[in-house]
Parts: sequence; C-alpha cells; structure tokens
Amino acid sequence: MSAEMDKAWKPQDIERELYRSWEEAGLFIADPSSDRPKFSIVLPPPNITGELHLGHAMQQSLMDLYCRYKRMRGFEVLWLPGTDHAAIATQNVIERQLAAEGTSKEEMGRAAFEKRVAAWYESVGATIVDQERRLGVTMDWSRSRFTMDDAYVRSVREVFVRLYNDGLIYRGPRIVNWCPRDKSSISDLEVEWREQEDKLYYVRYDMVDGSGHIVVATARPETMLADTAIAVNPKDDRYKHLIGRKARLPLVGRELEVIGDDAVEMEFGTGALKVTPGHDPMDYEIGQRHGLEILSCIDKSGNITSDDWVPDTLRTLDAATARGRMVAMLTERDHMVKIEPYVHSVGHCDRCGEIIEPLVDEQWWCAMAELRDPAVKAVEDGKVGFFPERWTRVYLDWMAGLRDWNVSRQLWLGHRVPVYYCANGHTFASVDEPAGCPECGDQKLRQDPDVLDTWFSSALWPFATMGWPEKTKDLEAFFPTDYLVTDRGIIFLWVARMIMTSLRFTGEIPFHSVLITATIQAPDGQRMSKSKGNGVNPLEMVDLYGADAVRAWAAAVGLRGQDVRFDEELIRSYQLFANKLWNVARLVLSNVEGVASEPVATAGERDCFDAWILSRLDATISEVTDSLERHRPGDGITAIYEFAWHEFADWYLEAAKPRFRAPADDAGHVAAASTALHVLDTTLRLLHPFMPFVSETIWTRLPGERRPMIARDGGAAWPEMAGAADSEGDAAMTSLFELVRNIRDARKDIGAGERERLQVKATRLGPDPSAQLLDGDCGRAAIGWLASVDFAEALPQPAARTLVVAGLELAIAPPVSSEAAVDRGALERELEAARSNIGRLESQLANQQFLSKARPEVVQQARDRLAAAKERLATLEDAFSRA
RNA sequence: GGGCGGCUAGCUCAGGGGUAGAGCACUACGUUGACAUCGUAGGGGUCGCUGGUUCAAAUCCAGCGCCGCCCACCA
Repeated sequence: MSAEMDKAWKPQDIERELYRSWEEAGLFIADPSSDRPKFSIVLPPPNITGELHLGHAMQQSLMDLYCRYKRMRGFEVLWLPGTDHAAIATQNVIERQLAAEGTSKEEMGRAAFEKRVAAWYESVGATIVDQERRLGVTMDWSRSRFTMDDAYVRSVREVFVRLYNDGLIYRGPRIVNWCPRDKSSISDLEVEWREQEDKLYYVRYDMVDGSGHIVVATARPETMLADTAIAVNPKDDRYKHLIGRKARLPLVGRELEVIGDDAVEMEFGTGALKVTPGHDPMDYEIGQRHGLEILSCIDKSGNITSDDWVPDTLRTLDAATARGRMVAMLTERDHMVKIEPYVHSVGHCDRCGEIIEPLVDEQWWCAMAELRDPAVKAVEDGKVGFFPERWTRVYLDWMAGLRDWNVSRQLWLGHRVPVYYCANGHTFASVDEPAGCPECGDQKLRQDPDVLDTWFSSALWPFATMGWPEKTKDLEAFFPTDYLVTDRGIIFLWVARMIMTSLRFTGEIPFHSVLITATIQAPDGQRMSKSKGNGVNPLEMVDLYGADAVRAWAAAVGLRGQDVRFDEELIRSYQLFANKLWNVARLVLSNVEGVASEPVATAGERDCFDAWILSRLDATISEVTDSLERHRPGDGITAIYEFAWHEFADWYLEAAKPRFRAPADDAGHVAAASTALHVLDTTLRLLHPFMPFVSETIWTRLPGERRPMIARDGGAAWPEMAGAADSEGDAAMTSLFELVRNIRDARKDIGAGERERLQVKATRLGPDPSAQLLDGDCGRAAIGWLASVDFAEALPQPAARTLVVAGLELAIAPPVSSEAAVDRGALERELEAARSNIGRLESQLANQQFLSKARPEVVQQARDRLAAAKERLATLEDAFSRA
C-alpha cells in the first residue's frame, strides 16, 4: 500500500485532476427535489473587472468549507456562482485600456464599445472561473449566473417597474454627486472622502444699503457665482440684525438676502455662510428650507458655465483655473479679506478618483423609507444575524439615517432604465419591450437613456439568480439562503439592499446569517491594492503551497473578527501540515493489512493509548463541530492540527510502533492498527471541508470501497462522538507524557548516550490513578519505549536521578559510561524558579483574605500546586547535589 | 465631530479574573525502516500608559496615548 505513496505530498500533481473528477461526477450539482434538508449560499458575484484577489480566495474558501461540511451532514447543498457586470467599474477599466491604446469610447462608437465589452466579459469571466476551480470550490456551475443574462435583466426590469408603479421610484431634479470624468452621477456610498490641504478664503460681501458688509468663509470661491443667499445662525448676536437685509455678490452684482438657518455653525469661519444651493449639498438643503433659487455655474464637464450673468473672463474655464482668476479678481477689488491654509475632506469618485462636483440634475430616485422598515425589523428580530455581532449595530445605524437612493447612471454600460416616452408626452415603465404607448398607442417610443446603478441589480442577486419572478423549484427549495459570506465594505452597498428588496419582492429574508470576513492587509499593514503593487495573487499561493494550504489559512484567519495581516509563512505551515498527514497515512497504511476499519470493540483489547486517542478524538470532533456552528472555523482547523500532529502523530503513533512491529495477527497489533485506522479516517473527515484535496487523496486509499468524500451516498459522513471521552484517563496520560519528558531531560543531564537503555525503578507513592497508569503494564511499556529505559526490581547502583510525577517515584540508574556534562547553570535557574514559585504559593496560602474569599476549588488548586512544586524542588535539589 | 476595532515573545496572532500561549524565526543535539516539508530539548514577554474595583487584573471599569476602519450637511 505504502509503496505507491511518494515520500512527500505533492498537491500540484494531484489537485487539478482530482477537481476534474469531482466535477465530472456532478457532485456539485444541487437537486431541488431531494428530500434532504437544504443548505444554500449564493456567491457574492465578483466584478468582472479583472482577476480575483486574495480576499475573494479567502471568502470562497470559507463558503466551500461550509458547503462541504453541510453535504457531509446530509444536506442537499446549492452553492450558486456567477459574476457581476459592474457597470461603472468595468467601463472605467475598459476606458483606461482604450486611452492606453490612444483611442476612446466616443471615438470608436457605441456598437464597437459594446463588442469590446462583451469580449472582455468573456475572457475575464473564464479567468475567474478557472481561478475558482483551482481553489477546489464546489460551486454548481450549471447554475452560474451573470447579472446581464437575459433572465436576470428581466428580473431587474420587473423590480424597477413594480417600484415605479408603486411610486417608490421617481424622477426629479435634486442635488447629486456628479463625476465630471465619468459624466455620471454616483450615489452617496460611492463617494470616497479624502483629506486634502486647501485654502479657506474670506470674502467680503457689501450690504446693498451701504450699511456695512458681511464676510463669509469658503473653500470654493468659484461656486460663489451661483450664490443665492447668505446664511447666518439666527442665534448669532453678531449677525441676527442683518437677517432679511440684502448683500451684493461681488463680481456678479446679484442681490443676496441674508437668511437665518440653524445649520450654520457660529464657530466656523466668520459664522456667515454663502449659500450655493446648486453646488453644495448642505446649501441645497438650506435652499429647500427657504425656497431659494437654484443656479448653476459649473457644468457637467466641471467647467464654468457661459450664462450671461457669469463674467466674460470666467466663462467656460475649468473650475481650478476659474478659482485662481476669481481670487485675483476679488483681491484686486479688495473683496478678499484673508486666505488661510485649510485641511478638509473632499469627495472623490471611488472608481476613477476624480473630484466630485455636487450639482443639481434630473435623476431617478428610489424612496427608501418603505423598503427600509421591514429590513430593520428583520435584523432587530434576529431573523438575519450578523457575525461578528457588532456589525448589527453598524447596519441598524446606517439604516436609521437612510436617504433616497440615486439609482440612475449616465453610462454606456448597464441595465437600461425601462421607462419609455411617447411622442404625445406619456411616460410609462414596462418589463417587456413595448410595442406602443399604452395610453395613446403611439409607436414612436423613446427609452430613457440612463442605466441603473450596478448595485440596483446586485440587490436582487439571491432571488433573481434562482429565477424570480417565476415560481421556480430552486426558489422553493433553496430560498431563503443560509449564509452570506462577504466583506464589511459592502454591508450598506449590497447586504442592506438585498435584505430590503428581498423582503419586498419575496416576502422573505434573503439569508439567515451574514458572515463578515476579515480584510486582508499587506505584510506592512497597508491596504492591499493594485496601485501600491503590494497585492498578493492567490493563484501564486496555490501554485507554491497547494490549494489546501491556502484554504486552511483562510479558515484559520478569515472569521476571527479581526483584520488579517498577510503572512505567507502561515500558509506554508499548512502545506507542511498536509505533508505531515500524508506521512502519518503512510505509516498507518503500512500496518493495517487485513485490519477492520473500526476500532477494536472491547475495552479489554485496547491499551491505554488506544483509549486515550479515542477520547481525544471525541474531544476533537466536538471542538471542530462546535467551531463551525459558532462560525469560528479557525478554532476548528487549529484543533485538527493540534490533534493530528501533536497527539496522534507525536504520541499515539510513536507509542504504537512496538505493537505495529508485532506480527499482524497479534492482538496488540490488531488493536493498534484498527484504532489508528479509525482515528485517521475520522481525522480526514474532520479535515475534509478545510483541506479537501489531501484528505480525499488519502481517504480513497484507506481499505475498503471509497467514493469521493462529498458524494451524497457512500461518501464520508461527518463524524459523531463515540462516547469515548475520559477526562480522568486523559489526565493520567498527560502525566505519562510529562514523565517521559522528564526522563528524556534527566538522561541528558546525567550524560546517558542517545540509545543507551537505562534501568529504572518505580515506586508508587499513593493511590493516585495516574500512578496506577504510569506503573501499569501499558504505562511501563510506553515509558520504556519512548524514554529508552528498562524497569527493574532494584537498581544495581544508587540512582543518578529520582523523578516524582503524579504519585510515582522513578529512580534512574546512572549510565554505564557517565560523562555527565550537567549544565549546573540551567539547574540553578530551575531551582530558583521552583523556589520563587513555592514562595508565591505559600504567601498566597498564608493570606487570610484569600483563604476566606476565594472559591474553595481555587484554594485547593493552590494547595495542590504547592505540593507539586515541593516535589519538583526536591527532585531538582537531588539532581543538583549529584551534579 | 461621532462610532467601532487593535495595541500580548523578534514576527504574525490566540487567550480573556486565579502561576503568560501557539505557529514561524532563533539555539543545541539527532539522518533508529511515516515524515529533515522531520524529531527531541531549550532560550525569549513588567500582556500600550495611568488610575480604580477585587483576596486576586493581561483579563472588569474609567481616563489617556498611538495605529486602523466606518459614519457625518463645519462652508
């Protein structure tokens, strides 16, 4: 059996082929008519803007972990994949490519641009799917969706039309975030605020009646051309007498009324604010409250308008140039009072980085209040839970301040707004391409030119991908979904909106739990980004360490609730773990010929190690299962790692070697082999969701017929506890390990040769169950083997060292050729540590307050520790006196 | 301006009232037939600072200091 197993685990040779075999067997395809309980996840569709990054790899690993786990627990699992057209992001990527090629979308025209986009979607989509396969994810490829698929487009239109007909979507002029580069509005959430060094300009506006002046502070003097009022706080004694009077706008001459509004901060600047409703969101609201006229002095390209009230010398200038010229003009005319350095936040387009120009424009809006309320309640009632829980508060706080959503974009890419205008002035929304106006029958229809915010279509993802509004089998079987695994960065942009649309259109929540994953930082603690060049390609990691290692790393760190600093060594450590397991399997498999895969039935045939490892296996099953249910898979992979390496391999298998070497029909051999086989089998099951490739590769080599682990029938079931837990026995074994370590340590001290067998004499000091184990047959055999000692009735010479562990005294005979090179320094350090330990415990136990107030078991614990410490000290002093 | 995280061994991080933990790195020894992608042993931390509560604080409370993220209509 082992002959065909290489000495090392080589994931690169195996993973692709193994994945192909899973896929060809149709193991990922969900059956909606299955009578099993259902479990479903929809993949957050990656933007088709480029390759996947490490964050995607981590999230997908976590999703796959849960899908595989649920399959093993008997669920019918649907994991639905797909991609998002990402209108504005994709348009930006392609426009950048075109610019690099010396052309532009305007130059090539709409048709050619669309062809170019289609080609891009195809090639990038294929790359993404290939990356996903390399990770070993069990997505149901037969159900893959793209947000621009015909059926999906129809769902989007359906939602839009219903909201439109319900009056929740409306068109109107309001202030929007305008990106002069993309020539489109964007929503509040897509504005990225960056701190910037600027100037604050203090400008004097003279009162019309010649009674003085008022000085305002502004960071954007170029917008003053469109001022339509001056505002002061009505409580401000400096200014309240001016309210209702008029000031004259410099350079333009317009008369501006001084108004009182609470929004004006008295402490800022001079306490007087120039009001420009056409180019500032706060001013816009002030304008709304006071019925101010809205003027625009900056157009959609970011240039000064050529309205006739704009001074000739400023018309059509770009805003930055205009600002410079205006500052000069104001200074020249003695209107500039002073200029101060000023640091403030400026809104930028999160896609292209351009500075946002707030301006008033006709756009489509979605009223949120009615959509919001049920979505708030669903989370408050715990129907949708966030993990870590603290994100619940973040969600609710944001929802509380929700404002209407600008859903239209002026892009070339995306879902067209399904609103039509006929020549007779009728307007209507339609799911299907309409043949004529429903009111007048006019056939010369014009469709609204705008497209929808990408997030409008993403908001429907969980149900639109399953065929909504049709009543499909998939919807019935797999919706609502179970987990949504995503990044905290899109809780508002996406998660909240899915909850809102889902409740409105399906009457159900879209998912039960939102698992917020870690954000991965570069090794230097900075944000990973393409522009900084500090990103890590997940495929490179897969090539280097194997998909299993990347996945185990993701499980270890992805749901800790903290951000993760990327640490390649951690990934590597899981590759080493896979290799360790591989070699564990080689050892076990070379000893299990003809052995049953179940542990030997009767306790009588098990030795103390068999019982112990089965007890520890039970504890591990419990820990791993629990970790997954608590959404803490990091605890699970750690538990498996600890168990498999440091308990099963380091102690159990080492101790089992003598029994393995006995003849195959020896009872001890059979007990050890069957126990080892059972433990290995179970460990592989526990590991499979985390590291599917190595676990399955080994599992299929175990004796017996083995189908793929995730197969519905005949695959590997998730392990159940076997009632083998025995905490007293475990404690005794821990003492045994401690004794072995102490003997090894002592051997070095007393100068014993590496392989020299030393004689020892054991004396039981009391009825301690640990002492019984240590001095029993199993204990003696194990200690003898692991520490290279032989038990004797009496020692030929006085003991070179006496150890006391858990009620057993062990005297060790001196080695034959004792070249003791005892490190007295080390002994002294230990003596000192032991004495200070005793001192600390004694003073604690002398403290009446402690004795009377601390819990009794804590006091007892201290007493036990003191006794043990004294034993230890005696041993050390004994050693020291001989050294 | 408000909120949320973080600050524990050289590095990356667990833990969370009762003697400080892991992995990696480091030191010494070791190629005995699972594995040198390994084994055995070892060194290394006043748990950001200051107070408070408690018999007992890295852990709870308050304040402060950095670092990061999110939200916000101070122009």
